[in-house]
Amino acid sequence: MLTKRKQDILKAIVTEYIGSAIPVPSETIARKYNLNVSTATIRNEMSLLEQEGYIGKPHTSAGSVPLDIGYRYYVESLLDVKELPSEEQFLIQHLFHQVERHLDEWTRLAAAILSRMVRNAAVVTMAKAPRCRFRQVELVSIQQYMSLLVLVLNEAKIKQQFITFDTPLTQEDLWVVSNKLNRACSNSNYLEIIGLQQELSSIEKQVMSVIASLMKMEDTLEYAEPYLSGIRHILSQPEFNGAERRSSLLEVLEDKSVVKILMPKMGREEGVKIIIGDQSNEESIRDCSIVISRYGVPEVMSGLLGVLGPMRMRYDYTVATVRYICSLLSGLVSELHEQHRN
Amino acid sequence: MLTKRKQDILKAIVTEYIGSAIPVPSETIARKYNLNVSTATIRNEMSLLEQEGYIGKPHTSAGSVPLDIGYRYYVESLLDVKELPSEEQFLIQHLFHQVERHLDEWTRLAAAILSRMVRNAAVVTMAKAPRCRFRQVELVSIQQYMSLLVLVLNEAKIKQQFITFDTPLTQEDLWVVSNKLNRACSNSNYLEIIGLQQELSSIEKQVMSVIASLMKMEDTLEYAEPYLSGIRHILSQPEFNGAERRSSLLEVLEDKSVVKILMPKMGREEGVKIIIGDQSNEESIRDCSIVISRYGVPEVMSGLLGVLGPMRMRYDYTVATVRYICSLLSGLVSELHEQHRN
DNA sequence: TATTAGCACTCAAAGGGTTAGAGTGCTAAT
DNA sequence: ATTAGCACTCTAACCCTTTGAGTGCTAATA
Repeated sequence: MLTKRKQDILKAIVTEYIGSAIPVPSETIARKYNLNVSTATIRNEMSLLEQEGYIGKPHTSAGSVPLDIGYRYYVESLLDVKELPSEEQFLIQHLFHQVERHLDEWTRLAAAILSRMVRNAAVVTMAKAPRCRFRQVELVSIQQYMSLLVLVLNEAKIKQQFITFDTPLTQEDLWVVSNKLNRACSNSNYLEIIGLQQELSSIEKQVMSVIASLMKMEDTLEYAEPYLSGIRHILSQPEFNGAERRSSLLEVLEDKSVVKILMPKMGREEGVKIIIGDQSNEESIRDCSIVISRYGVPEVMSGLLGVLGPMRMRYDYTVATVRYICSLLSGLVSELHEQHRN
Repeated sequence: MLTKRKQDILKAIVTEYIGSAIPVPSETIARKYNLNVSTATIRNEMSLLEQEGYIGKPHTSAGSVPLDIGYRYYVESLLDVKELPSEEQFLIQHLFHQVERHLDEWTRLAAAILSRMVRNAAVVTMAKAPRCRFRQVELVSIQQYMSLLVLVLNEAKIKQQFITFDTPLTQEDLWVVSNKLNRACSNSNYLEIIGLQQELSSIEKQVMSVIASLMKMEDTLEYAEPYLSGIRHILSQPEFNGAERRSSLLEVLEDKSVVKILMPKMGREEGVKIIIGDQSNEESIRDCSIVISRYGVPEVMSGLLGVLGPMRMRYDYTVATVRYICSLLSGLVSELHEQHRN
């Protein structure tokens, strides 16, 4: 536990460095933050903070920069997050009201808004139920022996797949099959569908097994398609001027494996989580931080919403924004969910 | 028209510069390309080429770099494109056989493969028919007054939309409606659907107008969702070390407006087109070139396939790769199309 | 014991001057 | 028309100096 004054100084250093990206001298702290002590005292405290590993210096005669531990202490103990200003809240709400009432659109929009607001990269995965339920199936005749299966799951999620049959089937035949299955499978999960005790033709069995396997696949996915936005912001940060830094970061970002890195870190807990620097155990985002939160209806339908930026990031504003968009999305998802169960 | 020797020298300069990114001195040309003339002669020719605007020099005592006009002459008259080596062809084919038989997957994969092979950014738009046709519709009851409309168009394209009704409708009611519409609209385009002379209930009319508007919207789109891949490659090129260059390029790339820039340039012609430098009239890709081609079945189902890279790009290999993947995709699309018409 | 003024010391960054050599451009010879 | 030869140019690299921001230490002070 740091003394009040050390905390103040650490906070000042982090705040200043986040704003300016240049090492913070004792003089600046004395001038801008009314600690009522001299620069010498501040320097003494700074050298202690340095010994304890909170801050560091690029070279002997330079100001201080926060280290991982310093940032961590800052976000855990020193950060006070205000609510997002209501004009911004309204602006965001307005944007959400302008798009289709659809998970897909919401997710995409959330990523776009989030990245633009916090001026960093944003990732949002589509909300997903841990166990999907059958809604309806449709079979579209393509050729005699082939048809397209369109499967509608709960929350308006749609899957498609081609099926090849052993016997020629007309569209009329297919309607009979889909009618029967629609009645039989209504609102079931994939286990219930597999376990279904019902008199079925071989065609019907085939279709049903395709349905079950699609649903199982959907359930198996840890997370749904992530949307990524705002790569340009993070790359324009001064810390990514080096070419190697940049390309290793881009590699992780572009194939969206950020999500793979993040997922294991995120349990099912609520609330905003902040991952700083090498806590992520991933070389390529060594000097990045992540502000991430789960949104949606717990245990029913949820996704991830996160920001990736340099450690030197406006945590207060970022957390406020993530928190707000998270609650907004949760509201929308829960509305959607309410509608979809009957 | 340039003399043979000037052509040889221009070609040598372009080839060398593409390979090394450093201005090409006369000595290198004399050494590596057997022109059987002295460096002095080459210098004379170079100064002529410079006067004519084909090449330029960063400063007086430096070697030469190709200018836009030089590149253009190179790709138009000097480029000999070999077919892609058959091992690479097989590799690509193999990759395509591993994914779902689906436009969406193919498009995504094409972008990924293309960008990886040519080590530059690749854009592929999903193939799209200029006029879509109705295949089948499905109505899924969500609530008493609301249902989800799932519309299947030709080539297995799926659209979805919520509809709110004035009267409460059960799933049974909806089945009746969709059955009727499926028979009525079968294989029609949106104009035919609008013009349909048939006794319809008000509910049916409402659903039908939603269908027609979805189809019209689909037709109106100039191009379908583009997939973009390989931003990392283009950004790791030395010409994008400057921060402003980078961010202006990223801005264009990230919101996929590259496609908006490209589309007007691409008519309906066949074959690979190369757009060099400011031919694109777009500041942010001033020193980029684009190798682009239309794929699919002309007039029936087509999309774009292109590479964006620095002007200093392996045009021969890039053109060969674009050409090959283009033909492969065209084959797949045409197969799909054959299957889907009955 | 905590604070502070004062000052020597350090070091990066900026500036200036020099040098090396890569490459051209010109001239005169072939 | 070609080429050898050479003077000229300009960058990149190196080194040296200067500057001043900022620290770290010491000794005085409260």
